[in-house]
Amino acid sequence: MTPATTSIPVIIVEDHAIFVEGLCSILKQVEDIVVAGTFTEGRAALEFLQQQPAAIVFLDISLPEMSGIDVCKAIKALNKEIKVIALTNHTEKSVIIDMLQSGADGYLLKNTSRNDLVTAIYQVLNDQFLMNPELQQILFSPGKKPKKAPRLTRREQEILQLVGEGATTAAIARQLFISPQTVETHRHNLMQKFEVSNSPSLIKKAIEYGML
Amino acid sequence: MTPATTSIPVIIVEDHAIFVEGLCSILKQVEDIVVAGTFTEGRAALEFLQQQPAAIVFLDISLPEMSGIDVCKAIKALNKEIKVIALTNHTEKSVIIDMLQSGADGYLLKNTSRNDLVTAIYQVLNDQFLMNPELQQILFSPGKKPKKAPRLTRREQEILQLVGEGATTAAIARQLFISPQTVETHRHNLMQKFEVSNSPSLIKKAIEYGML
DNA sequence: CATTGAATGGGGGTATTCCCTGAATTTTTC
DNA sequence: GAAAAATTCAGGGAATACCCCCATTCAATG
Repeated sequence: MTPATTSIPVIIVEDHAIFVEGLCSILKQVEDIVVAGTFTEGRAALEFLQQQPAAIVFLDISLPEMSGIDVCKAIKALNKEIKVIALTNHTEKSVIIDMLQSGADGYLLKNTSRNDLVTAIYQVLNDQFLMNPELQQILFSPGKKPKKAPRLTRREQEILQLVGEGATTAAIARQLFISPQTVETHRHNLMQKFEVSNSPSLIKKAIEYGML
Repeated sequence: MTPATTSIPVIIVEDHAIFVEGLCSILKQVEDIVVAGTFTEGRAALEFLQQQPAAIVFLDISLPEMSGIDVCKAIKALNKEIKVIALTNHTEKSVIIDMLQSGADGYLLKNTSRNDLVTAIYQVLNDQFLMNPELQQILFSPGKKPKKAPRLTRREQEILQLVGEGATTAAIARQLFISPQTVETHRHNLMQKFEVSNSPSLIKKAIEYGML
């Protein structure tokens, strides 16, 4: 909407060389856009931004060392004016929410088309939030009750782990130097939290939630 | 467009537009290489190859409709001379093995550097097989005996499934119209086959083997 | 046709889990 | 410093799983 003649500095934080190449190649074809820098990890990008601000940051989430979510937080702490667009393959609801809560101005999947990508740039520059339609589906899915994984205490995680390894209550008690009754209490609480009524299904659910 | 006799025709099968762009951009900078076509799914690529062969196919595995593994098989069935390089993010041993058994001449991860990518091309053209070092680690992981999954009978699979769903022996017996003793026999045999001594670890192992 | 594997079933006994109610102590959090 | 959460422990009883032994039937396989 706002055809500015001034160039818009963009930086890319992404550790896949080929993907960076593609992104640059597309951005270079866009008027007003200039790629001011590319970085393979967050720390370097943050240092760069402290020297000279950019208008937009394209940010991957899976990065070596520092997570893209933390990088986003750091960027926003540095300068709220810098627009951050997450560009990643993560489609898990929790990841998306984490990213948006960290202040991201957009969330695109890596399979976004060239056109959508370019449109996205102008949208965020107009203070509009953007996201792939598929993601909105995931995020605001109606009937789907993802039933978030229960939050476990440290002790419960230990016991869960040991149950999964086939240890009996008595064996767990010996190993952790606590009474069998205590172990039973934890097992009982675990089953309640996972809404199951025996150990086999407890283990199954725990694995489904990626907790084993 | 008739390519020069020295030029090496390459095609790309990949559904991520940005990544395709990057790949093209890099390949264009390589002498002798010409990108003869890019496709977002396997079927179209196969049709193209029936018209005019390419020297190298860069092939993603996660594709709409047809899996990259099947595409690879089809390409090799069409013309064994066409070199196929898998270019993907999959690091699961099973996927890698599937791909190589399907005749792939190389397996690269998407985070491969530009240099490695270019070197790879000449390597496969010299009939050398190539793969990221990290992948060799995964594939020939140290001493780990994969311990093949036990072969289960139909009935055992049913009972395993039900145990995973939290059903008790009595409940399973009622559901399958057999005696509880029979169910116990099957459970016992299952535990023996999986080399475990109780149901929680039975479920865990079964899931590890992808049988639940 | 003999052998093997699969599925079925039994008896008896022990081990373990599961359920309920209740409570003391410590750690974390606000 | 009070409130909430986490960790610890107890007794007793019912349900379930686990472990031996064993046997019959049926279908496929050689």
